[in-house]
Amino acid sequence: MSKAYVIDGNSLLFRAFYATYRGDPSQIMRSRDGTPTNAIFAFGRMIGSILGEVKEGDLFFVAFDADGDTFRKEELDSYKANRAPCPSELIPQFPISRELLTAVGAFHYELHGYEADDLAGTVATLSEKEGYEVEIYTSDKDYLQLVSPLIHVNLMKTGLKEVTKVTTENIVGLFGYRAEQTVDFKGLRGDASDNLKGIPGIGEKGAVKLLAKYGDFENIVAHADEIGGKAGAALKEHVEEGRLSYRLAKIKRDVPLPFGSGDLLYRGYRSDEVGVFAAKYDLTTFPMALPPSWGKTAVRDIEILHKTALKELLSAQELGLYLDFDDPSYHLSNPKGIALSDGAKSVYLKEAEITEAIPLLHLALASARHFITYSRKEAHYYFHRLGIEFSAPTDELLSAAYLLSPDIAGRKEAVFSLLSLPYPKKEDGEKGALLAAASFLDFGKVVRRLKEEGIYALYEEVERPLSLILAEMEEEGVPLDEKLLVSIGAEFKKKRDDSAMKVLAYAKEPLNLNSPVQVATFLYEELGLPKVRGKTTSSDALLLLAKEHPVAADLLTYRKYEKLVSTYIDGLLPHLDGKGRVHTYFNQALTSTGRLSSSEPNLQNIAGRDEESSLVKEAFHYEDGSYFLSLDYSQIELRVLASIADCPAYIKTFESGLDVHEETARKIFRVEHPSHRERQKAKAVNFAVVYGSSKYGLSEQIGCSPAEADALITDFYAHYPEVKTYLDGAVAYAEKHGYCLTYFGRRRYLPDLHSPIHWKREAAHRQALNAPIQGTAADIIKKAMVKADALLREGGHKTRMILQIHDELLFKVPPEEIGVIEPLLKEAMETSASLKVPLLVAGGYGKSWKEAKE
DNA sequence: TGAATCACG
DNA sequence: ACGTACGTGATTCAT
Repeated sequence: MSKAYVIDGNSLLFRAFYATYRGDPSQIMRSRDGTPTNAIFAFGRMIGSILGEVKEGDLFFVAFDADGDTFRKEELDSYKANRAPCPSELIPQFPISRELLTAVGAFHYELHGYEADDLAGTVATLSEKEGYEVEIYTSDKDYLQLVSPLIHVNLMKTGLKEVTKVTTENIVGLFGYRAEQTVDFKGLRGDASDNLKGIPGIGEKGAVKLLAKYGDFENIVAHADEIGGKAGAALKEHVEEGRLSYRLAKIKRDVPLPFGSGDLLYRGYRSDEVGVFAAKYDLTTFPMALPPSWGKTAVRDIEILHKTALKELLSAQELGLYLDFDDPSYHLSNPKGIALSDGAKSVYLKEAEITEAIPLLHLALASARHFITYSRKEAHYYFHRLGIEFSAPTDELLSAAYLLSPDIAGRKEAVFSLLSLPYPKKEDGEKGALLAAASFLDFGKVVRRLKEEGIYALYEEVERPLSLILAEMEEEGVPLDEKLLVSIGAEFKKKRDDSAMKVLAYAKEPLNLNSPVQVATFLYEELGLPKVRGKTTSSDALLLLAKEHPVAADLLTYRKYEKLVSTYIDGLLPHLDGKGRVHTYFNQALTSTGRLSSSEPNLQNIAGRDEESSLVKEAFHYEDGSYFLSLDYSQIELRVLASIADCPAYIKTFESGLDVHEETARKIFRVEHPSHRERQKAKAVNFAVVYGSSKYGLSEQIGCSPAEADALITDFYAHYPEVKTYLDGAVAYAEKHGYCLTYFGRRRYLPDLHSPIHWKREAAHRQALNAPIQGTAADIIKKAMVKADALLREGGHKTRMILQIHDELLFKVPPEEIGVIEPLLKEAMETSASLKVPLLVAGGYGKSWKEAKE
């Protein structure tokens, strides 16, 4: 049976307002122009939650009170006269609530002279007559008079979390009277919020008692004599007031309406319209509160076929596959189950059933049929652990969503929301997972969006193949010599403890050197050292303080070894897999620029910049004689900048093979042979340009005056004017379109470019300058990884790609491939993209990661 | 949970 | 008047 959802808009909006209001108007949520949006925020969640229940063929109607007086006011001048005035922060949110409903395709209506309950009562009655099951949402108990076998009233207490569904079965148990006695109850009891007096002296308990005995209001009046006492007297004295309350409490069910049930049919919403609305009021999470707009199937309609039906699925051309993981750490944990669906038939394999299903799964996943899954990397890794080859052509939602909006930052909920797919909520259990799997078959829609936005090539040629490559890199792991690491750690610990002793010798009281607060007190209060930028104890501050007091140097030493020990010795050891390897997670859909990130453990920030720290990299070596090969791009970001800016002078520097920082120094300092210091400064200027930093940032970095820094930047642009033109254009583009682009079309949205908050706007400005550069470099190395993988695969080589560190690729090379493989991989990297400057890759072999970097 | 710090690109 | 770089992750302390 189809349902009609009838919503009391005013009631919801008031609830929404007070649920998010703590009595201080200055603290409420507002859009960037200051419009209060707290009620809208909560209202949107309520509406979204109700829409989650709506199926195809259901009606959806929201009733509002109209401005001006109603027929009730004409009858009783004091009607609602004692009501507190509407809070001024709520008033502007009324029209916005209508906008919201329009954006989500919900029919809403208000009519002069009537209240929301009359419209709701009329629509409920109409729908009931047409055979709909009616669900009313309100917090007003007056509506209980509408309850019937087909009409239910969902009474909300606070928000939507506490909803009581009132039906003919439970109404007496809950309230003590039947639905049709609601109005009689109001006649006796009155309603304080509407300023209806009822019969003074008769309270809730008394009214319920009388109704149980005499049935209705008039019959109670007729028996006033036998009731006696105060109540009987009050009944006689105030009968007309009671009758008035009765009349006014009665909801009209025959308001003339200019629309019919056909107009109320809910047809879903358009994501773009919702997006425009959300952007207009800075309600960024609102789209996520909505159910999928296209979904015709609801969780309750999903039928779970027995696992033997898996065979039937094998004939399908396309299968949606969802691994029901609770724990995102898929290296160690197993999914609760596997959901497979061909759109019509769906099978959920519980964890315990998976083992016996392996032969069939093997058949399914090794075949040429097409799969669509959430994360191919996750799936590939898991199936490999089960001994199942997962080589079928596979699309994945994660990287598609990431390309559409990198802001999803790998959050599952955000991925589903962005693609308007039903998020498999925990409470929906197996059915939720299956609905998700079934919804994956709508991937064509995602492809269309990718194509519309010009990022399909990145998906098809870069991110999709990369997910598989990353799975294999994670699985392969990186060798780490536990014994060696521990012995290196022992040395670090000695040095750490020595320096700790030295520091503490200067202190009167014992202190925790890991506590910046205690260290600051010690340095700035106890020792009275000159304060640097407030009371920071960061290493650059300590470096300055080294002139003042020997403790600064000892503290720096302590910090260095403490870092090495805690993060790279003790922090790394627990990640060993028992076979001498560590397996990182490469997060493919996390950064806002398109880079990868690495975690648990992070192998992209292994120490190594100085001799001592690089000992950690010595512990990364193979036991079987294989070598590390490290290949890294030289100055990739500056080359990207030169190329996308199409700057002849800059390009020429790279073509000539000169040192770019030295060349910049030559230009901005006008010397033939720049000093080391001048080269250092020029290097900082090059980076300042890439980071979009101001003269203040640069002056801090190189320790000069802002004026000098400004002169250096100006000089830089004088020599490379196209860079300036390009950067200005990039920001203008981002301001106009709301996003910036890499050379290959990867987007980054920057709504803060229009923020009224100055520092946010400035930060977004710098991001607009940097993201295309960092992002293009990320695109290039990703392309290189795809190319290198194909090369290794097709050539039947045993060399394996094991790590990516932004501009560096690390390989495991067996001895017999030494010498052969390096030029091939180097060439693959250098030709993975063709820019206006040549890409240069350098690197070498070593027995350990350390040696390969030397 | 957030801030401070520091490791990497 | 304003302004102190882009992108990450891990550890530790403190609330």
